[in-house]
Amino acid sequence: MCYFTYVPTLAYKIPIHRLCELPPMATLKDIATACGVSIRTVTRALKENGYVAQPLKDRVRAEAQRLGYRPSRIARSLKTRQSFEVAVVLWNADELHLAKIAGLEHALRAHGYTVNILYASGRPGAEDDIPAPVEELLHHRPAAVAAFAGPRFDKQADGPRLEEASIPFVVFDVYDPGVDSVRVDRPQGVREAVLYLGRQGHQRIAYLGCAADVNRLQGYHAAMGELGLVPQLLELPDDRGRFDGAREFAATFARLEDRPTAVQAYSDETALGFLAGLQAQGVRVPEDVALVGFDNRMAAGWASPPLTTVAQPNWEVGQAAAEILLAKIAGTPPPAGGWSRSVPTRLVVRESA
Amino acid sequence: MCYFTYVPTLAYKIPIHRLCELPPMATLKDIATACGVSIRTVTRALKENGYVAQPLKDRVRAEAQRLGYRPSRIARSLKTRQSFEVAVVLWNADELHLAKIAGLEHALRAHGYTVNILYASGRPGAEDDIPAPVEELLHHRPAAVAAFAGPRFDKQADGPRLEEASIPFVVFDVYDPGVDSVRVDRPQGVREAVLYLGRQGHQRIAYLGCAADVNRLQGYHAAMGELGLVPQLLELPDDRGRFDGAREFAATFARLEDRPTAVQAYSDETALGFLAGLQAQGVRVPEDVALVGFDNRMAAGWASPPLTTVAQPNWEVGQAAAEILLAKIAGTPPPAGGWSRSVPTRLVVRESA
DNA sequence: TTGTAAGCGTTATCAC
DNA sequence: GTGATAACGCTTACAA
Repeated sequence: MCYFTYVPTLAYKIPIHRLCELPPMATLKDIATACGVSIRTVTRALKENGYVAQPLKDRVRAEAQRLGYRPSRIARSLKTRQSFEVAVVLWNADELHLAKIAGLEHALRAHGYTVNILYASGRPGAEDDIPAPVEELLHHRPAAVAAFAGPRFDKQADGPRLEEASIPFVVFDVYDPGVDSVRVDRPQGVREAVLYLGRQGHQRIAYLGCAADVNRLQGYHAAMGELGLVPQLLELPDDRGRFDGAREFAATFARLEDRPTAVQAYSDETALGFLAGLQAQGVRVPEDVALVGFDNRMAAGWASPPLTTVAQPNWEVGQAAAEILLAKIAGTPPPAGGWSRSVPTRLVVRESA
Repeated sequence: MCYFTYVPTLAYKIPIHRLCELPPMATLKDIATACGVSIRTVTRALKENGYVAQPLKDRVRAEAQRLGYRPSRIARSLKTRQSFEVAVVLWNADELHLAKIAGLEHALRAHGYTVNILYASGRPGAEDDIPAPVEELLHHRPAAVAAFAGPRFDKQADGPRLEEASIPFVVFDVYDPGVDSVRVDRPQGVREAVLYLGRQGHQRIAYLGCAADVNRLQGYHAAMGELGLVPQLLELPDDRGRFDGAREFAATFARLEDRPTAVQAYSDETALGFLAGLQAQGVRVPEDVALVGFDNRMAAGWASPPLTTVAQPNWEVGQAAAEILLAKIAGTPPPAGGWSRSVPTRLVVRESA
C-alpha cells in the first residue's frame, strides 16, 4: 500500500489499490485503422470541423457507430485542460437541497457536464474531521462550483479563493451583494401568500418569525401595505429550535387580545410548531386562525390540516444556477445588474388557510 | 457551434463552447526542473515507491509543497485507465436518499473517489425526455455505481449490462437475491419497535400497511410471537397515496370493536396520515392509541404529538455501500454469503408511543 | 540510486 | 481533402 503523504492539506491518506482497470473502449485509432484512414480524418468526419469527402465521412461514422465509439472525457480533459465536472457543496441532507441539485444536474447534463457532490459536513456528531471544502475544490479543480451557504464555506474568504483559481461559482440563497447567487424570491412568495390571506377576508394578518430575516418581512410589509392593513410581527426567539420556539409561542398567542385571524409563518417548520401549539391550546386551524407556511416540504402535505404553504421553485433554482455557471464557464460577460437572480415561488393552497 | 451528433444513444447534443481553460498547475516536470532532477526521481520521492536519497527526497518534497503540487487525476486516469468517480443513480429528491449519499460520499472521498449524481428522472411532470441512466453510465464509465431502485433502472436487465462492462454496483434497499444490496434492516427495526410497544404494556398491537411488504411484516410477526400476542394486520389499499389511504382508514379503525391500543405503521407518511385521521375521529394519540412510524423523517419530529419512529441508519447504509463498492473495485472476492448487507435501525422514542 | 522513454486518447498545428 | 506529428501530465518497464 502506498500513500500520497505529500498532500498536506488533504487530511486523508489516499490508498492506491490494485484496482480493476476499465475495459478497453473503441478509440479514434480503432476507427481509423478499421477505415484505413488517419486518425485526423476520423475526428474531422465525426466533428464536422474540416473538409472530408461525403462517402468517407459516412463510412467513418458507420464504423464509429458499429464499434460503439464514445469520446474519452478523460483524454479530452487532459488535452484541452477543461474539466466537465461541476461540484456542489452541501452541508445537510435537506430534501429542498436535493431538489435543487436535481434541476442543476438535469440542465448541466444536457451540456455534457457531470455534477459531483461534496458533502462538507462530516458524520452527524463528528463534523470536524474533514478538510475544508475549498481545499478539496482547489484540489479537484471542477469546471464550476455551486455551493449551499454553510458553516465552513466563507463567502468572504472562500469565494475569492475560487475566483483567483478562476473557478466560476454560485451560491444558493444568499443576498450578499458581492456574491453571485440564485435565490428563491421570498419577498414575492410571502407577499403573494399574504395577499391571498387578505382576499380570504382576513383583516388581522400577522407574520410569525424572527425579525432578523428581512426578506420575507419585506414581502409581508409590501402586501400589508397593498391591503391597507396594519402589520403585526409575532417575534420568535432565535435561540430555540424553530419548531419548539413556535410551539411554545402559541400559548402566548392564544391569550392575545384582538388576536390575528391569520398567520404567515417563517417556514413550514415554524408553521408546524405553531400548529402543534395552537391545537394544544384548543385554537382551531383554519377556523380560528388561518396558517400559511413556507417551503412546501413533504411535512407540509402531511400535517393535519394539510398546510397551505409557499413552494420553493427548487427545480428552476437549480436550472438558473446551471445557466449562470455555464455562462461563466463560457466566459460570457455578466449581464448588467450582475448574475444574481431570484426565482418566483408558487402558492400551494391546502387546508390550513 | 459544433455537435457530437454521432452519439446516437445520447439524446442530448453536447455543445462545445469556447470554454475558459483551467489555470496551469504545477506538474511533476515543474518540480523536476526546479530540483534539477528527472521526473522519475520526483515521483519516486513523492510516492515512496523506490529508492531515493533522503536529502534529495526532502528537497523534492519541499519543492512540491512550495509549488502547491497536486497530482492530476485526469492524467492519472488516462494512464492507468481507472476512473475515480462513483455514480449515484437516483429518482427523487428524498431527504433519506441524500442522507445515504452523504455517508457514501464521506467514505468514498477518504479513498480519493468523487461521487457524482445522476438524477434519472426528468423535470417533475416530464420524466421521459432523458436517456436511460444505464446508457449514461456506460458512456461515462464510472469506477462504480450505487443505485436507488427506480422505475427505469431494471435490476434484471441493467445490472447485467453494468456487470458486463465490469462496472461494480450496489443497489439500495432491494431484497432481490440476485443483486448486491445494502438495506436498512426493516424486520429488525419493526421488531424492536413492536417489542417496545409490548414493554409499554400494550396487548393489542396492530400493523398498519400493505400486506405485500413482507419485510416489515416479518419483524412484526417475530415480535408478536416473542410477546405471545396475536398479530393483527390492518391492511391498507395500495392504490391511494399512503397518507390519504391511512387517513381514510382511520374512520374504519375508530369504529372497530376491541380496537388495538397500539399501531406500528408502515412508514412515517402512513403514520402521519393515520394520525390525522384519528384526530379527526376524536381518537387521542397516544392516550387511546399508541402510534409508531418508520423512517424518522423531519416530518416525524414536527408532528403533534411528535412521532415515535424507527430511524433509518442512512449514514451507515451509505458507508456500507461505499465499502462494498471499494472492495469490488479492488477486485476482492465476495465474502461467503455475498456482498449484501442489512444495517440495524434505531428506535426514536418521542411522544406518540 | 537515478534517468530514459513509451505510452494512455484526445486535440490541433502543420505540411502535402 | 487527407496525413504525420506533437503535445497534455502521469505511470512504469527498462537501462545505467
